Amino acid sequence: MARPLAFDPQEKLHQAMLLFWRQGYESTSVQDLVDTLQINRFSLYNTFGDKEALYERVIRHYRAHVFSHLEAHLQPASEGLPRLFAYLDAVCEGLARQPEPCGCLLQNSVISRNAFSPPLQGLVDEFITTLQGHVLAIMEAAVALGQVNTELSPAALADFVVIQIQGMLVASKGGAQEALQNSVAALASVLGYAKLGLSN
Amino acid sequence: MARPLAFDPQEKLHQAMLLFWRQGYESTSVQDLVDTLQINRFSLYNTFGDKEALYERVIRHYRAHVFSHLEAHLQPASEGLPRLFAYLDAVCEGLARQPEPCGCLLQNSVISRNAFSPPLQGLVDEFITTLQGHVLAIMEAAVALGQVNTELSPAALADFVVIQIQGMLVASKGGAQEALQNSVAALASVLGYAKLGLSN
DNA sequence: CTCATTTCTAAACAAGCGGTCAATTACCCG
DNA sequence: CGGGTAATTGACCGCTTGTTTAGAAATGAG
Repeated sequence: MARPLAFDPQEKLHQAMLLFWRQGYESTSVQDLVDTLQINRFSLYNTFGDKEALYERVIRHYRAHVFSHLEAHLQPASEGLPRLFAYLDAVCEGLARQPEPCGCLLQNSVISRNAFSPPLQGLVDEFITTLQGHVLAIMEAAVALGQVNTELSPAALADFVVIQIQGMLVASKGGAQEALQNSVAALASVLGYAKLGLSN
Repeated sequence: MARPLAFDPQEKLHQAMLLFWRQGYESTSVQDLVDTLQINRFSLYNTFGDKEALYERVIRHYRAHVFSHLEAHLQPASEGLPRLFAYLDAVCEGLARQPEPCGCLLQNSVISRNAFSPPLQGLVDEFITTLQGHVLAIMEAAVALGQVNTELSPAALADFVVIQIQGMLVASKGGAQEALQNSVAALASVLGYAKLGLSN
């Protein structure tokens, strides 16, 4: 064979994710990546392709990261509203876990998507679609189980909750963790769902 | 005196706002501005200063634009919940009015704020603070008037609504106007506020 | 040991960036 | 009708961007 890699690509990918997360796509130069990942310019291109290709891999890495976190918190929950608030708590916890408040890499990407090529743009938009799918399924169950007394359709309720989540994703960028908790608590209250534990 | 300006600075400022709104700060080059505003590069610098100074003026212009729109819709409304939903409707209408769905220039700026100098960053963050102030005042009135029956504090309710609004601001970038309407309708429903007209 | 294969290193590339300049042009006032 | 003043013009600056190249270095197989 030949000379082996002097670094772990997966580790470097993770570091790249953290950098993009903190700085955004456009504010992160290739030089930044070279400095932070501590690998040579050429090695970067050789293993990940160009900047946008790297970003696509970063996005996929992040997505897997986030969704595994969400699903881990979803496991023991039941259907409908309990499931919804397990989901929302997982979102809160995921946003609170990061060292610096950078919001959600994917939601941030949606907003600065002008810079991306159509395929990458599609990948980014896919995230919102998936989110909508999750929430819609949950709200349909909640309505079917009679857990929420409203004249609204499950679709409208799902839109409501998805927009709420998107709001949380961007608000967390300001580091307003308490506002996130309040927001979820308020949603629980107005939906008539009594959460155990932390109520103000 | 001397030679007069061959263009209207206010008009050019407005055009610059539209461009920044559509493309974002970092994705908009000075060349883009020169091409779109149809004024010379040097004239641009001469009248507005450098790119960031121009962006600051754009932000101020946008803010005045938006707040005058909001206040115009707030005029005939009363206090508390009616005022809240007049506010939310104004937000919806403002977002729907734009030819392309670009979201909110200020909220977009909050997310890509890494690129700004501290003073401009402060100006951008100020927007969220103002929003919080508006909503908090409204919710305090609503609670005081007994329009909302919940065990939550006005502050927590305000966090809830502000995050909802932030979600609307970013969701509108995807062009999901119907989702915005649904979201507001759902909020009205769960708050027990009966809106006249468009329900579902 | 030798060679084929692959990574690494550092330098360089063209293109675009934000920002500036001297020279020119157009205007208003006296 | 000049003359002073300020806007305009288009070329130009140094720098950074993303990307590529040719050569040196390091590995495992025969």
